[in-house]
Amino acid sequence: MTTMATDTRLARAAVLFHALSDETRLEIMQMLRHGERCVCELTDELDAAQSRLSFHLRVLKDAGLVSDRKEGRWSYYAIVPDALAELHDVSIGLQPSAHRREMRKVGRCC
Amino acid sequence: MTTMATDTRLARAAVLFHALSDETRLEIMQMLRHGERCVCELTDELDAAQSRLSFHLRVLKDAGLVSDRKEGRWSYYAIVPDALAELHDVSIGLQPSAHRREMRKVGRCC
DNA sequence: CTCATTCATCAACGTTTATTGATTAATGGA
DNA sequence: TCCATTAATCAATAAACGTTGATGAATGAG
Repeated sequence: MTTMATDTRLARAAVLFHALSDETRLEIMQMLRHGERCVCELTDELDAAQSRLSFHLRVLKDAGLVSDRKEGRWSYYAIVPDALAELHDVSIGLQPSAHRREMRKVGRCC
Repeated sequence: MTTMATDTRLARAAVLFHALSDETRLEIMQMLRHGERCVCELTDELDAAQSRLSFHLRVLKDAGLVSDRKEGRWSYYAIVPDALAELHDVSIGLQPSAHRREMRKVGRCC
């Protein structure tokens, strides 16, 4: 486990979650699960305007969730496995603390 | 595993991710990891305006990530464990397909 | 009853995000 | 060279989001 300031971790988590907080982007991720795809394939299958796809792909790329690769006229996008591992870690980090003593219901608060 | 239409699953995933896409809300979740807290405790520790906290708590609650409980003048919020399990499932659902034959690089696209 | 406390809700505002259509650059076929 | 294809970027617009300060309801102490 890498040590990191809490606010930095939270900021990173927020970026990851934000990138995945849109249905179009989740559809893109679903398509990429089966391997890399070029933009035109995504545009066709998702029946979305090209500039719209381009926008969402950029959000995913900026978050580090996908990578792109140019080949001739085509751009191929693929999932970055490490980013999904990061997402997994971040989700685990939300789990309630295992320490029983911390799970008490505080009787008084304010 | 429960069967569910893909777009319904994606919509639900988007709601969960969206609720967690804000640093303030992630801070709230961190505080709740150690057990339920009343709003005033959150307000104090996060040094945030009360209406601001109330807004974010509502987003988390609407997403089903936290529950609230009234006791006298106080409202106590707590993590909903099932929602975290759901989040975990959703994250797993983003993992690249394990089928090797699907991971081929498609030679032609458009 | 009166008053302070706790918290949700509202209106107003500025910011961010998503969509559309147009433009631009790069590539490669005819 | 000329033209079609692919995809990024831009400008304009509309919608969603987050913050602030004010208001109001519920609760309980004095």
